Amino acid sequence: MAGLKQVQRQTGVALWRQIADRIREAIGSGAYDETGMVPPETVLALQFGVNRHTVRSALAALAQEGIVRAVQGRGTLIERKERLNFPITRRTRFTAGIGDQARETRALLLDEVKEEASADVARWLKLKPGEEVIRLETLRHADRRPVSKATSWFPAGRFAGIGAAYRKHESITKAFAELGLSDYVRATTEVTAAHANTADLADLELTPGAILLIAKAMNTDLDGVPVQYSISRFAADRVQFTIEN
Amino acid sequence: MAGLKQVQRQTGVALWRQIADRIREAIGSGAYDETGMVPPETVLALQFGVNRHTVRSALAALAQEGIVRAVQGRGTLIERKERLNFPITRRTRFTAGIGDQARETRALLLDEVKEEASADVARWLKLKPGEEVIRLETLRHADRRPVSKATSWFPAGRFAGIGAAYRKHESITKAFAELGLSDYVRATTEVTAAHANTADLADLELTPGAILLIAKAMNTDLDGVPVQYSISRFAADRVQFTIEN
DNA sequence: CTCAAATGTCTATTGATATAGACAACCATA
DNA sequence: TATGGTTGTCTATATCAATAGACATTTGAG
Repeated sequence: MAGLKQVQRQTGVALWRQIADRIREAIGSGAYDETGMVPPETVLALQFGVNRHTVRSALAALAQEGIVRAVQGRGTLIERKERLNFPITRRTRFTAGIGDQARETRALLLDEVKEEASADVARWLKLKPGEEVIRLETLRHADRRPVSKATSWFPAGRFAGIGAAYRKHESITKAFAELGLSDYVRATTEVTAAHANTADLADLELTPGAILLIAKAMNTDLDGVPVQYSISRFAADRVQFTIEN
Repeated sequence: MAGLKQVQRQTGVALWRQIADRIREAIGSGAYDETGMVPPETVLALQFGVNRHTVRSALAALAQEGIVRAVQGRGTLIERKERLNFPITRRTRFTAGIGDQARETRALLLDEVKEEASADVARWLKLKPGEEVIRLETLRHADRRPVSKATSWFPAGRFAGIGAAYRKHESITKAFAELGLSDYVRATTEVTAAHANTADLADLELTPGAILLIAKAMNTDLDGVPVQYSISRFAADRVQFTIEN
């Protein structure tokens, strides 16, 4: 019973995609660690109760993601199965949190815009709607794989030049330091999940139907004054959050 | 630009399902609060760049979920739009956390089993693998809608009878109290996201392709001794987590 | 009452998804 | 080198998903 994986028809989600999701999960949970390979296509087809061609569509999608690699005559090898851990604490920092789990981390600044605070942004940063804020669009990689895409807002008066500082240091913590803020704390984090939209799919190198973990976070200085509000979108199959209380 | 919602073809996820997901999100974020109605089908079709029939399939799915109700001649009314907030803190409790946002909460005990701790369970509860634990399968409702399904493990020696106590009080906190544990704290929470499997779909009354927020949590007594390890699966479109540091 | 706006229903057609079967190509091993 | 097991490719067919158009039905407002 444990090995029986069910898929459903006429649900608006193609069978090959459902099967790809289940195999991806099984790989992540170490189900095939003994062999380092996915079971043969004919076996999977039998397990899922579908045609072999349908399984092949699923495996093709996983190969496209770089998770497996099919070798004619041998089988389908597992290439990757990691899931990064992202701790969320009062002292949450992206680079330090991910850094020890990846050989190389990168942080790219995609865009920097000065704009007026929307109602939502104003509420989080405790500003008046319409006050000026700086918005940064950033993309973070670990070992050359995109991990998260984030939109961050900062009070414009206090943090002029944060875009340049971020581009230079590839770190919010160091950018803050250059602008005279030596320490800050994570005040609030809201976590939700949703399907990825087209822009996120492209930037995070995901396939449609992929899931995102979404974290809305607010950082303050040591006096409790908001310094950053951000919405980060993580590829759900590459990360998990850990909350230590 | 803000009103432009994108959908993709040939991705294994039907357009009507992608559109249903986006409309559900828009409803949840209050986008249609002014009118209490979804825009007309022809308008939605134009916005998403699809045929009106495709939009109708999406709305039919949402109607099936009880989120909207179409009325001929008038429009499509929004029936429900809540997203419960679930705070995760050192003092996280399900009933108290959700209680003030719902008129009625229920907690059902689906199953109670005494078993030997697996490696994973033993590690979290700081037991030796093979020591006896009690496993509870529980289902939680808010206002008659299923919110989460959880599997919990407790050290068997210390908490014999917790199943009966939980069934009586419909609360872990009260069940603990009856067994002599007056207070406990949330030590660790790990959050991930994944697609729902068939069993979860049925119990949580979801449609295939739905997303789950998954929280692995460990509670300890005031001396730091683990008292509960649980894996909770939440319907992602019905809840969000808030982490206050 | 009349009309505009909205949802409901029907038919027809095209492309994507899934099944079915057959066979080729390749690999490891006996 | 022969063989069994595996992935790769091709053809054919049935069903689902999506488009297109037309018209009916219901509602609310003028």
